[in-house]
Amino acid sequence: MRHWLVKTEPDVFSIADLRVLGRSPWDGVRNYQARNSMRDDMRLGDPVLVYHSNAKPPALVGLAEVVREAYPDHTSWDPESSYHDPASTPEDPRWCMVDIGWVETFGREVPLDELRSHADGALADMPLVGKSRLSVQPVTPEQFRFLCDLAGARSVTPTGRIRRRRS
DNA sequence: GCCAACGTTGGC
DNA sequence: GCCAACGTTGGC
Repeated sequence: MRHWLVKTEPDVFSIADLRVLGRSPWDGVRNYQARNSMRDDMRLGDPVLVYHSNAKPPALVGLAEVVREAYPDHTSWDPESSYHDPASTPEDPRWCMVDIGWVETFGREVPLDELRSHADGALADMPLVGKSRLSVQPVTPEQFRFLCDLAGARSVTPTGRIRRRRS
């Protein structure tokens, strides 16, 4: 199991939108490193931290999980889509996506300022939110634990897994 | 394979 | 809206 962080612009798609939908394809990723992470390393059930970029303030806002592993991103060959890439076709898709399921919206957002205040400590090696433009990035188990503690996450076990509730 | 030009991201 | 940092493209 790996841990992840994804960025999204709340004006386009927010944690609140994900909560309403329950789950959603994570489409529109057009960065090779991010694509490779999704395609090669993201697995069902992996916990995913959700970060709002281009927000006031930019912040870590919630937790999700991978509910479907990588498959072709059909928006890439859709001429109507703003994510259209002429180099991608249904026969030879260039981009992929995973589906993400909502788990929790943090009671307390953790603003970028606060994340940065740990840049010399617990978050030292994080491809720092803000410094990196990676829209899908891996997070170490230690960083994940630390970030969940900062946010007061309620849906995570001590070993960094998603806590399932009985229904 | 280098690197300049260009486009995009994302904080401010 | 600005602009710095970064990724991608394409000529050579």
